[in-house]
Amino acid sequence: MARTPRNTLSSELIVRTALDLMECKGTDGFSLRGVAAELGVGPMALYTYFRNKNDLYDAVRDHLMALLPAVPEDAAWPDQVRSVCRGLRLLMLQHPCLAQLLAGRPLSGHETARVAEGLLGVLRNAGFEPEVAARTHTTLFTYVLGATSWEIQMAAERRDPEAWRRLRTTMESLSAREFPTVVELAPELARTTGGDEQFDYGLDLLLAGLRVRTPS
Amino acid sequence: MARTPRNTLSSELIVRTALDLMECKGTDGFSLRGVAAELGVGPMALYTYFRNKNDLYDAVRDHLMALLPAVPEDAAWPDQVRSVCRGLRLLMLQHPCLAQLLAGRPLSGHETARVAEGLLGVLRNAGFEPEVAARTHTTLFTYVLGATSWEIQMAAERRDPEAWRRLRTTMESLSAREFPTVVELAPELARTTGGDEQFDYGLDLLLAGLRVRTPS
DNA sequence: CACCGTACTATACACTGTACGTTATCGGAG
DNA sequence: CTCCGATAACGTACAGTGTATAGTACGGTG
Repeated sequence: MARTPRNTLSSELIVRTALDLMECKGTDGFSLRGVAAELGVGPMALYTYFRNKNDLYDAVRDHLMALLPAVPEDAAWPDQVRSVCRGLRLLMLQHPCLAQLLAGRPLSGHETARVAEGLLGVLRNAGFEPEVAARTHTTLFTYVLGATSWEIQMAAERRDPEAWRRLRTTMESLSAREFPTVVELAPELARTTGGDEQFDYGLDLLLAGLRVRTPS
Repeated sequence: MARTPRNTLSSELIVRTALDLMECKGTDGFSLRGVAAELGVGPMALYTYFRNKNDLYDAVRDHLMALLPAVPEDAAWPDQVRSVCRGLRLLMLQHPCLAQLLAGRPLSGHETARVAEGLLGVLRNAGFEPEVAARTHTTLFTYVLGATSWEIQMAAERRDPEAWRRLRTTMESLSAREFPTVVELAPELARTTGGDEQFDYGLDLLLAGLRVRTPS
């Protein structure tokens, strides 16, 4: 029966294969059976290493989070915050599946904690009280998550010609009498669905708001 | 064979049934077959009204967006912005499926455009240039989306005792030497995963940042 | 050598979305 | 009133999915 030898599998290997599959087939096209097939193994073999699909998702997420660089030591805190947020966005853009892995599951895992530690440390060192630091951390994280998820979603839509055409036509069919501002700003809206500038704009708004509350 | 009479179905009815099912079984437990069964009809009957599952999702999203109230006329623009953002969050909390419906698909549909028109109008009337208005709109929308999705996700996690217990234990098993700040702020972090205060904190940061750029 | 835990396999179930071809019903034309 | 064609709903089928359960062969240990 050409049974595969005994210790060919490992969590590491499975996670890497899963990640590869997600990147090339998209999070939707991803399946446990696909990973197993890629590894030349029955679907149930994976259950030796992961209790279910969600556990594998968590492992892949932590695997990706490990790629985030450490916070730069010698910089003013607003620049450190910017650096962390931009880093996370960049990683999400490089690995679009990360958006759904972050949004759909709670934060857990060693590397994920490392990232939180970095940002929280920056805020505490800047002099923010514990509660304000925590609130700010959540705000920044959810902003990055929302903005970048949206950006990725929009980019994907733009790549699918059918969906893109339908979107354009429905946009253009909007009554200029009923929705004058939307129609007027349609080009601007199309331009601001993503990109570095758009991301930094929102980030700078948050930082400007934070500056007002900066502790002495 | 007791075939169901001819015009018992309609887009309206299907959308309402789909929404009911999503609310009580969650977006994951939702299925076309479930909707069809609820209506006492074969699965394929729905395809007369919707080309596929995603089309039905879009219809449900627009159906929900129709529930958003209009922007209050007599108020300063920051309060108008607050009102729109809070309204959207509230709607997402009342209908948790809306989070995934907004995040996973592009914006389209009449009611969705209405909401965008409201917010964009406020910003334009406040004197913001077209590009700034568009950028601000995207920023606000993605903040609300990210913050509220996260809040919903966390609340769901807290409701599942098994998942919640596992989360607590992994949190507590984090080395205080390696992650001092995370461990120190664990209670604050747990408290700031959602709630009106947390949402308003981030929203006020954005508005404070905006005030700096307010046109004369 | 015998043994046992465990890494992997096989089979099976209850689902999913949806493509295809059929049939019965109803509104309108004659 | 009768008839007919469009079409709403049907049944069947397919290629998938995650995973529960039970079985099997291999590797390290006694």
